[in-house]
Amino acid sequence: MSASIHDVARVSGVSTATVSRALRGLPTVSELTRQKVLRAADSLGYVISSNASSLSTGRTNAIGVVVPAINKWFYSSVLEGADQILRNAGYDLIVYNLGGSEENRQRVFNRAMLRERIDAVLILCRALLEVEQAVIADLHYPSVVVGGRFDGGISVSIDDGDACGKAIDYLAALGHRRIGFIGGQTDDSSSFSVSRARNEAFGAAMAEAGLEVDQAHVAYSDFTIAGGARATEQILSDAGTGAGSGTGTGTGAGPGTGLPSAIFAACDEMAFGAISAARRNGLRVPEDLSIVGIDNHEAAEALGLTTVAQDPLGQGAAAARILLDALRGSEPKPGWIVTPSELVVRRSAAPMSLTHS
Amino acid sequence: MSASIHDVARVSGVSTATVSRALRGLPTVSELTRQKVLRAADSLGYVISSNASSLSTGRTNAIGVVVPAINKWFYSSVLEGADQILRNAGYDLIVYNLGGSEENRQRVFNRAMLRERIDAVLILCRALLEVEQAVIADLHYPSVVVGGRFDGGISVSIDDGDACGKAIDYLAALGHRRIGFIGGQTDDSSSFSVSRARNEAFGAAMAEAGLEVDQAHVAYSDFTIAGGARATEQILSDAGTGAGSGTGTGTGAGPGTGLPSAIFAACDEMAFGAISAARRNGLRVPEDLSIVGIDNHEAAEALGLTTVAQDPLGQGAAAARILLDALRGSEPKPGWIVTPSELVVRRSAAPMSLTHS
DNA sequence: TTGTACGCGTTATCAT
DNA sequence: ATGATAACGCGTACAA
Repeated sequence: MSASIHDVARVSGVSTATVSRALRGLPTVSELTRQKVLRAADSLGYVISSNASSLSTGRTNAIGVVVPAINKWFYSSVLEGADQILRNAGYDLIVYNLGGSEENRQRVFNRAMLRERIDAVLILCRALLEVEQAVIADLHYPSVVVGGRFDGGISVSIDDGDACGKAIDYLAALGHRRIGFIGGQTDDSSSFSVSRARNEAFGAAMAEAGLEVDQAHVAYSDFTIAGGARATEQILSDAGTGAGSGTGTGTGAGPGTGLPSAIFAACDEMAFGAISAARRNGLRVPEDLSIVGIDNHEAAEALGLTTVAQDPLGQGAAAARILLDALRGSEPKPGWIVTPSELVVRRSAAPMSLTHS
Repeated sequence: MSASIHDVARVSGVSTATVSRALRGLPTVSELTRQKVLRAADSLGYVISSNASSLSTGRTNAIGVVVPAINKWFYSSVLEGADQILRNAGYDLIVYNLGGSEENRQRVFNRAMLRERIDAVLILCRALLEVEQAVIADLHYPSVVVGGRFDGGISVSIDDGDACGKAIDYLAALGHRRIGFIGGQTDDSSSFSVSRARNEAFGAAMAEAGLEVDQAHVAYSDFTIAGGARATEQILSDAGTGAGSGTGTGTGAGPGTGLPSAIFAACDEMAFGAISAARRNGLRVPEDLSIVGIDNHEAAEALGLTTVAQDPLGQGAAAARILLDALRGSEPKPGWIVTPSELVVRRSAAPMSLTHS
């Protein structure tokens, strides 16, 4: 179809070996012939066949990225951050979308990732099954996990415990005592799970703040806007005696103990859903219900959401740099790279004294 | 490094040709030997080398996707929609991120896309330079453009004129006459440009509604939250005599004619920024300023944004299907495939009579 | 139904 | 500084 290295060789009057050298900028080519070759290649519209090149060198100049979904703010942001670095280093990005179905997830882990199409892999995950962790460990090329702490290899993420602590401490300082929580369902077959990490971190932070957790104020769903709305509705209907302004009966445990005065969401998307749900139930935010999230999603500012910010772009870039280093021969040590998180105060959480007095 | 087809052949006691046939499910293999081969492949952990395979067949089983940025709601949604279809058809996705710099943009169009790494390409774009359109036309494999009307080939998008009309008609029906607009800057070197299409569509829709456009109520920036905020600030400071409730002096043209009673944003991200900016200027939405967007971004509901919805997931899927058809041999005709848009009424726009009377 | 042998387009080795 | 040639791992005539 298109021109091959032989065509270029013929037109420029040298051997294919010389063409290859000239095009790759190797020093063992005279300036004159290099010019000839470049001109010929240009006039023929020649572009190297990455397949043939890969077959010969063993390198693909491509990096795989495993993502649970592309159209989620966190994942797409990490992707963007990683891509900026990798692109500049001359690598293409191949996206392996786990996309819901278990079947596809298996295909990615058992075949796609091993087809010799990539030189390294970035794994962007909220949870990893044991088998998947084993696959990663057996990979014969570098890998980095982004989004949570993964003790089996190199990982990049915020410290969930720390981030949750910041949110709870803030709410506690505002005077809230009945703090609810909406988080992700934890899949027991995953030993690696951000949902679980944050769920546990919530409990720990509450304990540290000297606050009791009312199970009627806790609900789980998935890390989406709709999920956050569902979980919030559940708390409002389970705990409240109806839609009111939260004139609960006390702070004791058990159902029907009144509404929480604040809800901490395990991610901003869930917090968005919580805001919608609160409004639908006639609750004003923050007058009747304070809400705090994690992420600092791009839409958080417009919504006035108080949240614990993290920097996915930076995490993607950091992970990409580690991969590049590894590809250059350094043998990075397994370990957890903690990236910073920071409380961003906006309008969705208010002092208890001003509102629930 | 890892097992090759020769290893499988040796272990299963047949030739490499038979292994190849068995693994691809060709009918000319006895069931017995197929089983032998599959077992051997399995025990060796054999996975086909996509490079060698591609080199031999000429097909890569990968599809390129050109995107201006990954971490934007619209683009990542189209990506997700396309990926679902392509993945099921056995194709990998290679992402070519144009990512800001002009230099990188050129690299993608002049080299990356031509490296024989992909069988077809999906081009996701808001604007295309003439040279880029030429590159696409010369491609020796199928291509589809998503996001705007591209007369040089096959494209999938909403009808911008129609979508803008729906927004303006709605605002007009609400009684608004001083309707402002925030849109994207138009790059004159692109004959293909969504920004321009929407900017022009705004003017046309206003004319059709019998409304005059006050240039002091129009501002351009980029399609981001920050861009929307900037553009809105500009209108508020240019047109208003200060931050007030819009007790302007009339509907005539010229600067300083008072604030618009409504702003139409060319995309939801800009609308988000407009909401923030309005709030910062002491304007309530919708009491003092009605706002309508285009997209139905995932966060639009939580914000109560009235908007003209489009379905990027569906657009990505539609484009992917066209590509698959083309790869199967059909010769799709160039043309514009219009996908539906629909007004979604929420709380960010209110009747003029209730608010500005 | 199965095996042999060549070709795909590069790179790397070894000469020259 | 350059050329000839053998890999790289697979698909596929063609032959058996």
